[in-house]
Amino acid sequence: MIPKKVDRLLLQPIDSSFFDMPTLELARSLLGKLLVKETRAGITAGWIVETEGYIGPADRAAHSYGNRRTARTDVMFGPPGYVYTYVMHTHCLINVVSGPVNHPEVVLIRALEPFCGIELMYARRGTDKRKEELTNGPGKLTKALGIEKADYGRPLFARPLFVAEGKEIESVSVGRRIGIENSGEARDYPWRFWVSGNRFVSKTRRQGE
DNA sequence: TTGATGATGGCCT
DNA sequence: GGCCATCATCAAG
Repeated sequence: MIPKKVDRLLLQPIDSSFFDMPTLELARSLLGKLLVKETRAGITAGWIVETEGYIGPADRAAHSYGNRRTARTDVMFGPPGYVYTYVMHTHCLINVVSGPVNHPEVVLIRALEPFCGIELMYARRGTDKRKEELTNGPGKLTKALGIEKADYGRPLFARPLFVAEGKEIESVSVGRRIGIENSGEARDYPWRFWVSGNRFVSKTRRQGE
């Protein structure tokens, strides 16, 4: 039963130690957790239903491939549990930094199931379509939650942008990652995870389900 | 400075 | 399925 009003105190940031696990394990563990963003406009949150692991330096699809350290990838080389945002075309994508210091690995959050602040999500997305359209893609969910490139480097275990406990997942599906066709052998790595049968998983290519 | 390149999304046929 | 808007990023010149 979803409460009509979500008490801010109901949503507590997870402990920073949560992020201290291998990247693919974290990608699975994030499924069912809540991603929360608090702004002056209000609170928006959704259950994470789709993730992908990017494991530099050996992963050709990762921005940190070959240990490439630039202004953009810098946060990946720090401790886990911090935000890696970057702009793809006109859209902002959010990743969770994982792995120990100097291991530039991340988990990309690709889709959410809206939990609260749904009216605000509709307003930010500028659409009146079905609820699935709000957050069923990495660029869509950031817009719905008001996540921006400026969130780069923020901890995900403290307000205003954080992970919180959610609900148990019955079954996880595994498959190839999306949109990395030019990444050689890495394009076939089964490093995409999603909640089996969930309606909010991004539509592009559902193989393996 | 400049040009090439996308971990996308929305609209079109 | 195809097309492409639009811009941060990065490496080369």
